Amino acid sequence: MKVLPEKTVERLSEYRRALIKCLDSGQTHIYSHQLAKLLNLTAVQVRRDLMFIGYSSLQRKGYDIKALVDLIVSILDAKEGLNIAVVGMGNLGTAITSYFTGKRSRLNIVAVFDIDQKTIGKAFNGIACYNISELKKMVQEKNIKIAILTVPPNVATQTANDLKEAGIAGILNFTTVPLHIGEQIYVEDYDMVTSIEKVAYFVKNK
Amino acid sequence: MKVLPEKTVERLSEYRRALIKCLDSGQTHIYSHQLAKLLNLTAVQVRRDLMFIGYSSLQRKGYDIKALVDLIVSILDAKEGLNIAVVGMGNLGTAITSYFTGKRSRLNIVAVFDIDQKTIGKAFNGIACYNISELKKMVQEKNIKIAILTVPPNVATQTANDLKEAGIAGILNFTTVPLHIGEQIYVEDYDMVTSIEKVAYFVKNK
DNA sequence: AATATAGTGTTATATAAATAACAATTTGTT
DNA sequence: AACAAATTGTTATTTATATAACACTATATT
Repeated sequence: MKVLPEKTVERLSEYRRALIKCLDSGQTHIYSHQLAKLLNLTAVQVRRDLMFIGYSSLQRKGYDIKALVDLIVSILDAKEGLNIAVVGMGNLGTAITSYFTGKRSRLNIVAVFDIDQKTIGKAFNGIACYNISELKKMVQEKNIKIAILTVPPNVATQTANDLKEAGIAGILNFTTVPLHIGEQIYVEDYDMVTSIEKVAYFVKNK
Repeated sequence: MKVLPEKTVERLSEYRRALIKCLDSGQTHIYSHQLAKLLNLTAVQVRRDLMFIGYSSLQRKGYDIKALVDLIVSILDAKEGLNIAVVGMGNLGTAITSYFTGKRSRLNIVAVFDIDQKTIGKAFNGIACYNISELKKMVQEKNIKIAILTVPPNVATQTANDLKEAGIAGILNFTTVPLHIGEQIYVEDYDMVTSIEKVAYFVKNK
């Protein structure tokens, strides 16, 4: 299968969680318009996304939820799972770590990093915090592929370079600093200042 | 001026912050390609965005940074500022609150809410935490227009309804729960599970 | 058995966003 | 003064995404 559109990937992630909820409540089949309603989408959108991933329903009985979830799993998740590190254990890093751990998933936070001696050595939801100077060593040792970057802005660029150096393949960047880091590393930025300013603008103008 | 494209609004927020940094370092003018480079964009993209907001440079001298910032301010910010509440003071709510306060801006967090008696009454970065049952009263009293929603998933829907009832105009939704809340309220969703799964997918497939 | 209904899968169209193309303008250079 | 270089503002094109249109199929209904 060729690479999916970004937006479809995003929705697949959402479909999966919605579908798992349905499964948990005993539902076995679902129509496109039902799934659409759960996520505030249209039925066409759902069907089109499922077309992209080549899933077919039993005509007129809706989609087999279990089978669909399995398919999404096979598309989104790496077979052996992917190891993740959180870099920068301030409030946000801590929040994210506690948010992710416990959720059964093939994405595992296996290490967290900080620069502060008071934080290093502590455990966050059972995950050890290492000195950021050990980044390269630990990334290799624990086969970490993705970093969630939650350091203060003034060290963001340097840390991103360290991550590149360490051989990371993807970064979820929560700092407000744009990273100039080349094409080899997949970077997804999330800027909450922008988000809130956007809400403010559209509240004002809609 | 008519309503701007979403993506342009997002970039305006980023332009502003980058430009303020330039100002702080004493720079007075900037070329489109310089600004583009700061944010990993192209010069054309920058010029097109500035076209949308009707800004003109002094030909061949680049943009007057101060004037441009003022223009962006006039577009993005409400004249009197907009008051914000954070609802749900777990790790994430706390992180966001400390992240936003102190930043001089016309977006002010003026109240935070929680349901836990141990949290209610505490101050977060100097902002009082109220019982969520006082939502409506406080929203009116403090003229709160926007809510940042960081409650646990099981109470997300109910809380969103309470916010609607209280007269909120916009929500930045950090819960993973889709809100079915009608058109009157502008909702911006951010789902970090989706974000990280997206990074994982593209790391695997690019 | 013929017809209607509800739902799907896919192609076609519309909208949004990014990129490219280029004329216009100012400054510098000969 | 003529020309080249750099940069802008805008229109045109391309690409990405969402929406609409519709033929197809299984089931239900008469």
